[in-house]
Amino acid sequence: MKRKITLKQIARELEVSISTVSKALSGSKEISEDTTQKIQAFAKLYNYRPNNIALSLKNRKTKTIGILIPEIVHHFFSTVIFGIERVANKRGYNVIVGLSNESFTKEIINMEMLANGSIDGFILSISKETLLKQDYHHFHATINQGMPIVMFDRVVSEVDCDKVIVDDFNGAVKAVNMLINKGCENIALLTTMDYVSVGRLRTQGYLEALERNNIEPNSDLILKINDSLNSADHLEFLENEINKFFELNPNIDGVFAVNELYAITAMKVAKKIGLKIPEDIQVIGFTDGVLSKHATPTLTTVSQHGQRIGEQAANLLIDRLESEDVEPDSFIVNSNPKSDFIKLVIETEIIERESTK
Amino acid sequence: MKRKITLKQIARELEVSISTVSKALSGSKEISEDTTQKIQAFAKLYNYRPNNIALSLKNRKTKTIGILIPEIVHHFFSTVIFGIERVANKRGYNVIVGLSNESFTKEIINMEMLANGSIDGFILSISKETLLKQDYHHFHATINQGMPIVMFDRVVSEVDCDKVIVDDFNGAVKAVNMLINKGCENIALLTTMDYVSVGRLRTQGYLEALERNNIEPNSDLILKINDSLNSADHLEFLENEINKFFELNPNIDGVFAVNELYAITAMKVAKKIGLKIPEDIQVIGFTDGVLSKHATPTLTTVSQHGQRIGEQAANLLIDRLESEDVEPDSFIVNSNPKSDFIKLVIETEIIERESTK
DNA sequence: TATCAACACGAAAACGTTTTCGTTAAGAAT
DNA sequence: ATTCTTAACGAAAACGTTTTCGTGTTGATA
Repeated sequence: MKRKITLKQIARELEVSISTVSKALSGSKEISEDTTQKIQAFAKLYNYRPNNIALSLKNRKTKTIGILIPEIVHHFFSTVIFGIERVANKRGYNVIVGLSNESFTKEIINMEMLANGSIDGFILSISKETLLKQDYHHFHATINQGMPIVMFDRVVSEVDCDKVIVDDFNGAVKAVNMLINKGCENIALLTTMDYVSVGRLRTQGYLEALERNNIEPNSDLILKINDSLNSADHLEFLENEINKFFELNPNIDGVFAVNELYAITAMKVAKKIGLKIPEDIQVIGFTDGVLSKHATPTLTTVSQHGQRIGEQAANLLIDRLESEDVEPDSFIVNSNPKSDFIKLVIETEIIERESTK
Repeated sequence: MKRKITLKQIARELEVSISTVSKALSGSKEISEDTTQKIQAFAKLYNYRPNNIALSLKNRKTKTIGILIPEIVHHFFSTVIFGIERVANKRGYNVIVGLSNESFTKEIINMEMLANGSIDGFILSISKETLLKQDYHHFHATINQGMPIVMFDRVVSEVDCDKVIVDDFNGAVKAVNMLINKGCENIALLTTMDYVSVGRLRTQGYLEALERNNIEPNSDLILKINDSLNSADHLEFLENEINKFFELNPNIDGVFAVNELYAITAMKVAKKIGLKIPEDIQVIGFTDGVLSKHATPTLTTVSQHGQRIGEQAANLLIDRLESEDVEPDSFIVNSNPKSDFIKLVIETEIIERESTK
């Protein structure tokens, strides 16, 4: 039950000063070979490791980055975290995660907890409630305090910071295009209420693809689903909605869904009412998660490359953190005050499986 | 771009001492009402928040707990993290996560990074490689340094610490019992190589249930699958294995799988070779994840309550952390040196869905 | 008028580092 | 014999807190 050993204890034990110990351990040539060897041996014996907290306080940087996401029990966010952790670890950083649970208040509380010295910068995706309220003062506040933020996936133009986003628009265009090329003539869109930007963009992509192919969009074929209730009975509600939708529009021969769950559920409903996939109806979903790979039939999806998003976001943040070290030296004060920020667009990729011909 | 304000700055600005500011902000009655008001107003105006790192250094505790898990892109672990984060947050703690990726070395590296002052205690699940090597020195080392560990799910009797485990054995017994009660006479077991304790326990539960019902176990009906390759082609391999297995044993009318993926794949293969679920063959899987809820037919599963596991683990750890504060005062030195540790067993629950009658 | 308590505040240590700037002694140079 | 390097080390500040222990002033008491 021995506590971790400190420089002071080594110093006392070896009857030298703390400074000597510190220098010896870092291999400074200010210290004679004899004492250096003695100190290093002693330190190794007692498995000395510098205390991170003390280092953080001294260096005014913690070498850890804060992740703030709406939920963690979610395949996409898990993969993003995985990507972040990968490069963070490789570059000597730790990650500390906070969950907003889609709540505005929890988002703020979490940011305040972490912003008080615990981390060097944020990687985050905005909660739904915040997007609804359109209140971004907490982001501005932390940025103003000199703490960089990188946003991913759910971003917002009102905040000036680095961003990594999925090319939702073109992803949707590609998907719907594929359905058209595979012979679909009446393509339905399963989407959400569009206060979340990604949903809106995917909807726009759907419309754009139709227009490029000179197909008149038919509002009957667009089903906007209220996703505010995220509970267990949501699933039943969803099935009913889609069921009604399919019965009202028997001519549908293609479905583009803005997320995996909607796509899977559409397939389930379609099978239930006797439609064959992909013969009678083809389905493509956004987001390539576990469900898509294991559904029957397996689902053709638009992959967002969550891991790559995480990796890029982490690189962006760390690059900025480590360039800041030099900034005070530089003469360029506020050159390009805004356009300085990078917006990375990660291309989507269509993964063809059995739900399309 | 103003940095966060500190006590020192407030003190200088208001021409008082740092101690006065500190006391005023904590509402000490040592300070006159006048100055207290003035200082608090100023602090509020500049949005003063004490620096967490400095507090950590002073108090020798960080109020953050380290989570170390084999992988994060995994429904079960996500739910556990969710549970941990929930109670951690409620009790004023942050969580910092490390991933071992099932690697012994990464597990050690991560532990060393975090153990040097960054966290107050660990919640972890052991990596497969560590379980294979049976080398637990790093756990012993951190515990010896006075840092408590709570293990969950993948635990090991060689390490003395608090543990939270799933009742794998009884969960399996319950599942197989249910299959028997629902009329299955030839129940197959789909399991892994058994160096991971949970797999072994589930296998034992399967055997126990058979014995209790006076059914002679048939080794032909047990398929041990090599899960060392976790890559993309693993899925195809899995399907082939199960396919061969089913063709060799056409009498199988029930399947108990030790994880969700095996169960889902078994259903897929069964359907492919023309078996009706649950009429011809009933299936139960361990682990209640997303796949189970959305498969067709939906899968009856043994739920492990990942969230509850996380919550209990977090409570256990925090309880221990906060009781340690008092320990030095207590006269009971090393009373019950070993049996002091708690082993919580979380009961499983069978969630009946369409894959059983 | 000398003593005393109460009040209001400041100085300093401590947490564990790193780093700058002395300081001492020995030997070389003048 | 005096000055000057150089080698080898120590003292102290700094990061931002909290807390213990003074200390000076005031008004009341003896």
